[in-house]
Amino acid sequence: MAVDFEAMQAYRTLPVSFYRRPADQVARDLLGRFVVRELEGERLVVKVVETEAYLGVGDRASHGWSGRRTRRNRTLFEAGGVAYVYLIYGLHYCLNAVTGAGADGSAVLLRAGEPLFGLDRISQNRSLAGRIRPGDLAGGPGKLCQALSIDRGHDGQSLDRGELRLTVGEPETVEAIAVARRVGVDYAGDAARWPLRFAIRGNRHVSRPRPW
DNA sequence: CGGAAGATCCACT
DNA sequence: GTGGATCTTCCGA
Repeated sequence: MAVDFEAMQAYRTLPVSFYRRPADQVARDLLGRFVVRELEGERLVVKVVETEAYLGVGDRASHGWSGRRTRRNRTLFEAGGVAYVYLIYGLHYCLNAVTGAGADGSAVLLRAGEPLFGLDRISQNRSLAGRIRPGDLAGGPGKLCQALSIDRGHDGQSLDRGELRLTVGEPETVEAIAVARRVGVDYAGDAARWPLRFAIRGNRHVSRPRPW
């Protein structure tokens, strides 16, 4: 089989400089990129179709709000380019890409993905069999982590190498991006209304409520 | 040391 | 649309 140069381009790893910018910019730019997970010799790939920016110290919805550092969120304050993974509701893991130059507590939550490769394994990880509807596999932050077998062990790992990477993929054009307020942060006052949720307009794997 | 909350998901009506 | 699951983490006393 001939070398697939087009695919190789799509699988080029994003450099850490990509993340060392404001979280809202990174959140937009992550749409269409690929999450590549090497799991026991198997390669699982999903396309990022939904993200949310969390601005850190000045953002009441952010785990980094007011600069509070704890054992759980300490990687949030590292320089951009590492994973921040936390457990929510005692049940579900959420994957973030830490952003900024460091110490500002900002990050981008990966809310949903469209599975491209490794469907069998992903379905297995999700404990689903047959009759799968769009969004069932990775259409939500908890589902995405379960689909790719991501847990707290990935917290702090670099995203430009290793078993969990983000690659160039197929970047979205600006006009295809839907913007909305973030999900599940009603407690955050004004910050709850900030337009920091981004999704690929019309993509069937985007979680509810739909931002378009 | 106790209490409460949480960047969610699923089943059920 | 609603409620329950489930448990780590954090904070205040």
